[in-house]
Amino acid sequence: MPARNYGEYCGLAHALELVGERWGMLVIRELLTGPKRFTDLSRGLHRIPSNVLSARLKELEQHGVVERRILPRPSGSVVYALTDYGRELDEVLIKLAGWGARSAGEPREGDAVSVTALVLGLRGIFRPEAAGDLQATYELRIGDIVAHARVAGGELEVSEGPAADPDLTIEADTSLRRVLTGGHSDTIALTGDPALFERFAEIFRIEQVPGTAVSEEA
Amino acid sequence: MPARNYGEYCGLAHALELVGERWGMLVIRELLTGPKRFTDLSRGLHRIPSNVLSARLKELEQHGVVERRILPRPSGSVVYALTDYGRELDEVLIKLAGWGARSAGEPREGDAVSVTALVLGLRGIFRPEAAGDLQATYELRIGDIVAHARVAGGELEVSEGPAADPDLTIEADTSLRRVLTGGHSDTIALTGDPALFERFAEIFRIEQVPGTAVSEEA
DNA sequence: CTGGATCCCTCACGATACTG
DNA sequence: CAGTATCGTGAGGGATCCAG
Repeated sequence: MPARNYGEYCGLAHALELVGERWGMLVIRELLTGPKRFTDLSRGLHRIPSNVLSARLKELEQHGVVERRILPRPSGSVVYALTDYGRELDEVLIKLAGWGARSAGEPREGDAVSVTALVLGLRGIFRPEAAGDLQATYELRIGDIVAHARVAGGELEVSEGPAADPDLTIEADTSLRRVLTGGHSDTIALTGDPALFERFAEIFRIEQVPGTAVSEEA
Repeated sequence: MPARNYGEYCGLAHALELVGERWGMLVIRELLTGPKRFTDLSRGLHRIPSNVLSARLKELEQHGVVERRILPRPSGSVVYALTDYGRELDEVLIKLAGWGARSAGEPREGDAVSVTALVLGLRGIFRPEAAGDLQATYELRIGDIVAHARVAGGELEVSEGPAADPDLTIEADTSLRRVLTGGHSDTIALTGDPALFERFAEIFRIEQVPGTAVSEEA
């Protein structure tokens, strides 16, 4: 029982039938950083009902985007992973995340921020032309989530978890975004070479879309 | 009243709140080729209920993705157009369309194919590395829809409608896709330089994803 | 004829509870 | 831990109707 169908012979329509259902792309976002168990996915997408997660995983599996794997003994537990085909969505989701970040504004009451959101976000707003030949490793800590980014040769690599040997550790809350849009924050703690923070703010600068700052009601 | 919200502070989640509702991205697909009237949109997305189209347009407008314009006298009619911000989705939708095309298979009974779907599809599966320094203009006719593609300097430009001076006109049905995946069709009529068709099939080659040919039931 | 608004029905989603 | 079962609600689907 595949997704409802748009009645169009169109690559985009077909793509949306595969991954365009509600929560679909967010499940894929979680899996972009590696295989995850059902419970991990539940935690990463803390508002997703378990039956919806279950349904999405089944559909995505049927559509060849996600694979269900059973880990070798003794754990024997189940993990979900992207297929090669599913992993090809990486670039699309990064660009979409970058696009969305430009109009996101401040977090709303009760918004959660997950590691994978942070990882995808950084990749989405990365500006290679601003990185130049900088070579540095950043560790980011927002609340209790941790990720690290290595910039080198105009390329970026971001992963979950702490860095082995960071040049700069940035401990912040979501007001970090304000800095990236050209604003200011004084709740950010730096450990390491503080000069690297200015580079960070250039490399991950967000061009806020006008008129989309916070509220959306007319 | 914005779209339902995911409760996550994440660029991707926010993007999906803006354009991720059902039909949302397809409406944007229609507008990528220029401003359209309500009725044109209805025709391009022939299965969309008018109330849903109406709702999407309102939301997209509220979110700063689409603009509602009233044409100057004497027509005085209403058109919808992408904002600058909305137009930035171009690249994302092209990539997503290309991704979807790889697993699309043959059209189902009753599937429509619209001009904008063809335009986006061609752009999505374009392979610059296969174009080399070829310089050529193709005109495509599938059923009663017409588009043209100009390839030059490794770049591609596709538009609706006939070409002014095509080097090759390809008149086909949806079996054209079979050729692009390495198969064969004998319902394609060529007018112009037939040698250019081989180049066409390379430049727009589709790497079919295994196991996704036609059916999806296990 | 365009540009929608309205009504009703159905099913996907969302919340919660429960099981192997 | 890894999901399934149940059930209420509201968004989507389809048809029709109405104003400019």
